[in-house]
Amino acid sequence: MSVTNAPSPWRLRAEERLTDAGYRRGGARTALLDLLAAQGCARTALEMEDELRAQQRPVGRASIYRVLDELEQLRLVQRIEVGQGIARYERLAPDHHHHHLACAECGELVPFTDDALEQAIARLSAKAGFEVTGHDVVLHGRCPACARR
Amino acid sequence: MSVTNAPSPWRLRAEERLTDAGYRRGGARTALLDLLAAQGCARTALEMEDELRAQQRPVGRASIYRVLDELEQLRLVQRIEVGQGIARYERLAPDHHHHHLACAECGELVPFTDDALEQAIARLSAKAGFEVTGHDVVLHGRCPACARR
DNA sequence: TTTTCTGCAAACTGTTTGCAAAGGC
DNA sequence: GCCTTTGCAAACAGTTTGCAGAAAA
Repeated sequence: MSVTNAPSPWRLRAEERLTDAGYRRGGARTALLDLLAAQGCARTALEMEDELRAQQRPVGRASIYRVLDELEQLRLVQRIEVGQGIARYERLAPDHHHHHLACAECGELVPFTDDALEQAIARLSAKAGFEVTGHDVVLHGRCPACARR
Repeated sequence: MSVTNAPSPWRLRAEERLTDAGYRRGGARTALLDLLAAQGCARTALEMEDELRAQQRPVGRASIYRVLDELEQLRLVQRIEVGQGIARYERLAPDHHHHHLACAECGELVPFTDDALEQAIARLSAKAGFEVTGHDVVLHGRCPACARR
């Protein structure tokens, strides 16, 4: 049985952009692209290392950081920080844009989207003196499970 | 000559809340409160250490982290992360609420406020399943100086 | 005089870097 | 065959922790 689904638009774009930028194909990079394409919400580099090892596709830690860094430069992934000083990464795609609710107690991360928010940010980005290339919003609080305790 | 201005409302509230929580007064805590009360925008713990040393009021690094942590618990300071994996802290007060534009190249941090943004977030916070206690927004990009290069 | 606060140094943890071997083109 | 990519181990940087002495109440 095959575990490979048809490559997602993000996955295809990633492959293309990497080639255009002069990168070669490598095992570590491919494994990470597969993981990122399938993953639902932002993960840490160390979580990815564990997942890849669990999938019998172990990738060196340094390679994970290096590849994530390249992908960030090429705007294929977004790096976010939700408060514990640990970087998290998720793919950057028009159909995947969202923000996060972060539980301060258990660390749970819940994605959400909101048009009014995006509009406010778009307006702001246009009038800011900066050349704005991205943004992120984090709502901090307690998830229902932790609030009940 | 005295360098001490009249204590700000934030400073007074901090003092009161610390006492209520059962904390004693100590040199390190006082020095940090003075610094935070005077500081314009979010700083890192290490920057604060340097500034305190420059002011001839050196404070141990561990104490800086410990005090900042207490102040965060008491909601007297807000901890933010703008992308380099380093925590920054600034006082939390109604008249000091703002968000940040962060330059990816030089690291410059520029504060801004926006009503439409706050309204969108307020609406979101109310309808989110979470008990939302705070939020932060970071616009990433390049500052005018770096964009010119 | 009791308890908290502080500073120092060591430990930790996530991230980065140097280098030699493996792998793509 | 040349040059990139990879993994390993060591180095790093920010943060946390243990502990003994100083300071507050």
